[in-house]
Amino acid sequence: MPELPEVETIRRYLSPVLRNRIIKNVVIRRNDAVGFPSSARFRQEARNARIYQISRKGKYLLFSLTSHKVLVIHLRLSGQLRITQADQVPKYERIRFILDNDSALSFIEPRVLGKVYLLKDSELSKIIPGLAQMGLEPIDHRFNTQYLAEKFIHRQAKVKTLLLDQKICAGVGNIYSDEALFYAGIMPIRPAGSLRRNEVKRLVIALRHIINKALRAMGTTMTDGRYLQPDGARGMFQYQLMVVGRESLPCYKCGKKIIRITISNRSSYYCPVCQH
DNA sequence: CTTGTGTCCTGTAGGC
DNA sequence: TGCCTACAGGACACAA
Repeated sequence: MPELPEVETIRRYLSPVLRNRIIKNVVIRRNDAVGFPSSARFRQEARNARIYQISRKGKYLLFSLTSHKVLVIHLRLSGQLRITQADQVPKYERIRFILDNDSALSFIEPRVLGKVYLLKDSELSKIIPGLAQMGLEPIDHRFNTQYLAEKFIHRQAKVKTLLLDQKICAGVGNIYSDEALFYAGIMPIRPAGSLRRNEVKRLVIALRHIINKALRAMGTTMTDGRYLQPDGARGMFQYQLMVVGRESLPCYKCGKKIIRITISNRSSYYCPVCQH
């Protein structure tokens, strides 16, 4: 699924395209793609609302509607958003927002893990607790050594696990955590609390650096093409990945083989020489 | 509170 | 071709 750079790229694409568009109708092809409220109420309440702003918090997209409600979309592992013309219905389309200009916003989600929600502001944190508890994003200027060191102190969990924790590093996922750890020269399995202050500092710089580079590259589209921009264009950061997806291939820095291990059921890639 | 594990759901790639 | 397994960018519930 998209991480911060992918979701932000999607937001930047959609923002001018959807601003002031009216949702004329909603076609719900899978009821379980609606997280809240019921699909019938979702459809009814989204109809005729105008989109006036699109923002992002971590990996959540937030569409502010004129009806004093927020349309929240989370793409999870395989969700996509596409702008489509009236006669185009993409495969795995779960929800279709028909707009007032003969185009549609298509929510595509093969695995049906990603969800859409329609909420009042006051309901946001209750229905989606992850939004309320969200930590700082690495591109936030308050995300500094002090912040991360405080989160890591006395923690035995692997540093990689804590990088994936949205309460700590909002927007970071499996790809950029590995890339940042490589850039910082830190082993993913290190207990987070064992990092010296200088290492935490390197990690803060690395996270910021990697995420900004990925943003400039419009995100990472792996060979499976699961992440695409709303017009179908691919991201470009896959060509700059240093460790992710490179098991047994030579490290670009030292030439030793990249290792893949499993950390909390997720693939993790690292260089056994460059990372300590 | 912390940590590790399993689960949600479906599709695809690769081995045999 | 068919069958089987492993894997997939996330988040959360649950048990210890």
